[in-house]
Amino acid sequence: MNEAVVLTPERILEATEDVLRRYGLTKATVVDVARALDVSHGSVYRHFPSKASLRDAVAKRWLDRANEPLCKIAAGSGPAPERLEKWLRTAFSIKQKKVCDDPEMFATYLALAQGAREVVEAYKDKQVDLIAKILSDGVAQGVFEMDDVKATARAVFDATVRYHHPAHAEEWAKPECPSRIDALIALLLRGVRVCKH
Amino acid sequence: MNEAVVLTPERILEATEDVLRRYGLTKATVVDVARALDVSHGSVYRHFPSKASLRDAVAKRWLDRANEPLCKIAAGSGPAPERLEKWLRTAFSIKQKKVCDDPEMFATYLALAQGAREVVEAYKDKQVDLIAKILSDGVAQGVFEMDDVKATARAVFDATVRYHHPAHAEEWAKPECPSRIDALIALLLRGVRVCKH
DNA sequence: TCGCTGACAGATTTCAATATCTGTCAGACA
DNA sequence: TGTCTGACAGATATTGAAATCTGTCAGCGA
Repeated sequence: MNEAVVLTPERILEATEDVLRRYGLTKATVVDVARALDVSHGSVYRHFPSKASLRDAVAKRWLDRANEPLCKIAAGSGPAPERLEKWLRTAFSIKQKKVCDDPEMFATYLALAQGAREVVEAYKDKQVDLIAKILSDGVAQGVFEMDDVKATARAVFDATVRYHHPAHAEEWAKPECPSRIDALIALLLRGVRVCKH
Repeated sequence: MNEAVVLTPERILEATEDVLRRYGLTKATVVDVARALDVSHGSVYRHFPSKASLRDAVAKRWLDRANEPLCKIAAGSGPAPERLEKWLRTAFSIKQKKVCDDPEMFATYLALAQGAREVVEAYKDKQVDLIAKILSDGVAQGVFEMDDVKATARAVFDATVRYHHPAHAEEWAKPECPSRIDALIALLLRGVRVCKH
């Protein structure tokens, strides 16, 4: 038995991502995936119980990859305000880059986000936890001040939907966008900082 | 000539709103509107150059009506922080009420908002101006403090998209929504207030 | 035994023929 | 004269039959 042609979930995910990229979410079928792997489509169902689960698994991989730099920033050290700003700007630019470079995958993600799929909910929760990490670091450093770190992290996340939710992606290319982001970040930072004297 | 049956733009708008409510944006046609008014569809084109302009005019009326209470709050007097909070909460509850009571019109508005139509852009600009009015009142009262009132107003507007953009309407019914709104408003108010001593 | 195939039922999508709609305009009618 | 009609061309939407897809499973071959 040739090791290279064993059908693994990993190989299926790889092929599915290719197929999604090539055909787009609406056109891609499980049959296409099977054809790309040169197996019957029944075999794919041996590893993933449904097309939806396959789609979700691909999205999860994609989101986890996109999330990695943000985890690094949250886990890092240094002054919390700078890290929060960096985190937000990185989050925005990752999304913005994706929408340009990988539009079909982004459309997939948009469809998922609008369907309020579990994968996306989990991903959002993870994002909020990362923000909370930075905020609590800031509190420990004496530069931030707030009643409820978790709730404030959610609020920061909510306040920035416009720049990370794919439903607003068309707006990201507009020329006034960077200055609006600047104003928003400034407002949010002011909202969490301790009062200066 | 009977005054009651003269075909005016106003009557056409009235009928169009009814038709939109009854059939929804995707199904409603100019022929339906003409039928409701018992005239030929050609007559409608005498008052509105296209179906899109008719749709936009209806949306404008609808938006203006929805906007009225917000204008009152912005134009009023009293402490700016309370007014800002009231303004935001009113804006959210108007939208929330509309999505329940008038779902077809709301779907129309969603389609318009996603098409980035001019009416909606104008409406958003108006909203930002109202926020700016409250913010500059607050600065005059010595309770708010910011570099650029207009930019901050935009930032407040942007920060609250999640609760006024129709793309997020499904989220508004969730049980955790009110507490998330509370946290967001608290964060934004902290962001514009002068530092306490 | 274990992983894969291929045929199958029911659901969904495609496609092309048909019907309806949008926007225009010459002419009726008051 | 000014308002409205109704017929029209081209664009768009609907429809139903045929094709394809999803998900299952009995059985094949290693």
